[in-house]
Amino acid sequence: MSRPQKRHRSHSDTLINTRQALLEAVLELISRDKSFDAISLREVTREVGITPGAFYRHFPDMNTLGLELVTSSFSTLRAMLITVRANPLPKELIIRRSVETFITYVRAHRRQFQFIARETFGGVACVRDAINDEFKQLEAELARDLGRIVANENWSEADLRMLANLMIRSMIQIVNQQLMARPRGEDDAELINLAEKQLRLIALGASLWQSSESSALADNNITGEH
Amino acid sequence: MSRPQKRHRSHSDTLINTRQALLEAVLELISRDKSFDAISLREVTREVGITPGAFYRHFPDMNTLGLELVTSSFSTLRAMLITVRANPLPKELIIRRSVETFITYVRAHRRQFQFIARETFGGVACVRDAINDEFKQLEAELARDLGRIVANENWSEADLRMLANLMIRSMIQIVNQQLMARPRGEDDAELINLAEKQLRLIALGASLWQSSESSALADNNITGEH
DNA sequence: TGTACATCAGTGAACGCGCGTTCACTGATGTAC
DNA sequence: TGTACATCAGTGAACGCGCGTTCACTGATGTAC
Repeated sequence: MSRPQKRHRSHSDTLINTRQALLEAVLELISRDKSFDAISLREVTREVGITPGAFYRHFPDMNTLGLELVTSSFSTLRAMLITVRANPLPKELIIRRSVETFITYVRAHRRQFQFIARETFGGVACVRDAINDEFKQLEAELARDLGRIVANENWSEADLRMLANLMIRSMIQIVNQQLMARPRGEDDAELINLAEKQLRLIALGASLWQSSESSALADNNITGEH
Repeated sequence: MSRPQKRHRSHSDTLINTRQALLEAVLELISRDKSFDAISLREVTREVGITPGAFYRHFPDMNTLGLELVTSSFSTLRAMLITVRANPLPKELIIRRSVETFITYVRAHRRQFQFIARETFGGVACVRDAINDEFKQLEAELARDLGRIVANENWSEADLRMLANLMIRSMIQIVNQQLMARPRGEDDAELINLAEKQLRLIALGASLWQSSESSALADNNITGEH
């Protein structure tokens, strides 16, 4: 009954499927503890089940494939942020619910987030730069959103970007720590709690930020002798 | 005058020098945009100027060398933290001065921090795990320090670890972003300011943390409509 | 001080292997008539 | 509906190359006498 599958499928079908399969093969190899840097073209085609030469029907080289992975991974991340923004929530729940949505999304797209985690500071300059640009853009968008929320207070552009950077990178850090950890018992609930606490502490700091422009208040409780 | 250097030096001299040179060769290759994963034993020996076989006089394999780089990089980081703690400062200056010391240290040990940045979520599991353990340890130490500072307030162990995690990872994130960026005009002053602001905002949030255990206050200013 | 010997970092040749890239080809599919 | 042809994803063989590891060796150094 189960015969060996045909090798020559419809042109457009093959193009779409194999191309996608190549992209996914790289994500798969990343999730099996390899740097993008250290993944060979032959490994990727072997994973997909085509000969090495066929790779060039879809991408001119591995770097081009890597850049496409950056784009698709970040459009996943953006889709998530749109989901978060689209559901306005009572303000006492917004942090909790946003973090929950985020963690759920990460679970569903684990390998894409692993790719971003590994290659944000990875060894391939063009991929690293592309990821960095995407993060910069996300931070600019969040800074704009935050600016609208605190429009009446006088936050500077630079401070809004600083806050957006802190929020996004903290959340990504928590996710990365968990994605890269040795398989341990840690479950989502613990992760959500940690992320929520950090974000809440940052929001708390932000709510007092302007009143402490002289920067003395901040030292008061955490570094003072009492 | 300048004759080709002797190939066979004193046993102990050679051992110390070549071993160190191998470690430094890897840092050098990392700083030239390679993942540890993608650095070959032959590249390393070529960089040092010995034959590939000679590598085995010093390390059984590349992973063992990598683990030693983790240990030495973190002892650099620890030395820095001891410097920070050894110089007690007036509380309104402690954040500023600590950040300045940190950034200066990073400049002086640029390649070690690049190694940590690249391999924290890199493709070699044993190196990644070793780095993660070192970070966990640093966070535990900082949590203990913070616990002493806020001894009179009732911070939970978990919250202290959460705060230490946020502080250390934020500082490392900022440094990583700068170490990995395309060579741009960014200078230290800008970097120090960003790090100082984020740390100050976190400290500000921490100073109010306990009073907001019901978690309503945090949302007030940053997400409320006013 | 002089000599014989042990140590051991480094040599250089060799091995089999997987790599990226090329190229003439095959054969299923879609299309024009 | 049937036939001839163009398209093009994938084949498989070939290439030169750098890889990790092994091994018998060399020769400078330190030490015992």
